[in-house]
Amino acid sequence: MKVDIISRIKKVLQDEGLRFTKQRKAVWNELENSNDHHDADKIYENIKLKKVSVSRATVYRTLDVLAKNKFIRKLDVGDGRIRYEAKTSKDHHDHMICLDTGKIIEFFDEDLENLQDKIAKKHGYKVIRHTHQLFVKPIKK
Amino acid sequence: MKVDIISRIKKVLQDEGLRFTKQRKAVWNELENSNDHHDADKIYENIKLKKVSVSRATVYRTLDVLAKNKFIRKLDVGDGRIRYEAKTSKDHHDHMICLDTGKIIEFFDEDLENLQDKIAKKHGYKVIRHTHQLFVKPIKK
DNA sequence: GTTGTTGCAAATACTTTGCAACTAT
DNA sequence: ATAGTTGCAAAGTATTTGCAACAAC
Repeated sequence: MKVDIISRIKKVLQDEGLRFTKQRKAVWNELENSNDHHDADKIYENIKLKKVSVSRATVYRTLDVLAKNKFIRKLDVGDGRIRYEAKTSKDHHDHMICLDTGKIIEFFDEDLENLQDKIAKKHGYKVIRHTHQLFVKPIKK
Repeated sequence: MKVDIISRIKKVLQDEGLRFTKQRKAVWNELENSNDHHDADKIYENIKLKKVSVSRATVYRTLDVLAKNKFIRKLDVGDGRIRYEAKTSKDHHDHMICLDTGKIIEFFDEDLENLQDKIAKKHGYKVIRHTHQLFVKPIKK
């Protein structure tokens, strides 16, 4: 399966006249092989650790290319650093951020999605995209 | 009513050993008298226009003081600039941002709030706060 | 007079960009 | 050869901070 998505990316980029260089592949790998939501700098550091040559500029540019082509998703938690996540099979979801640990939990709720559409419609709009983040704390036993 | 909230602010700040200076009052006025959601720079510019002396530093510091004391709310739309809104009588609400015009519409939905709590609970968490933004487009007739 | 506040300019943090060297096709 | 890509360093943007002068109590 991993091979598949890599070739899909390669193809999509090539169709746009773009190349899937080792730097771009490295950025993608960081995102694909991690369940965490890293920021650009973390991704940069991780690639460096693997002795692949990159610059921050390239990381940012690559994240942009991947996001524009919908292979990754940006996550703005509101603390100044944008996190990224690979879009693999699992599709749309929102995030719950634990205020104690910083852990990011993904969730999806059909009713919630429908309710949003309903609310927007009531105001004469349709929802194009949304961000929904719950800042939470564990329920103590 | 306006007098009331101003004295409340004054009191709360004084209880903390802080002062409600003309700069701070000016910042508050900008927020209170506007239904729009301005960013720090806009607020700074508007105060300047009224020939009150301020600096950006003071605006930022004041916004911080007011936010910490819950008189205003920060709004992170994800475009790099943080917007602010006064908390007047109308309490919690979320935002709908029109992608065509940039207009920010406030909304509140009880069911939505409950649903969020339910979802968090299912994961063993309780919601402390949340951000929920719908990026929308008008339904064309 | 003590403590908080202001404004300036410099610093910060994250991200973007210009450009010359480089690389894939 | 041509067109895309990289890395560097510089620039950009929004915000924060150190500090000396100033204002409020």
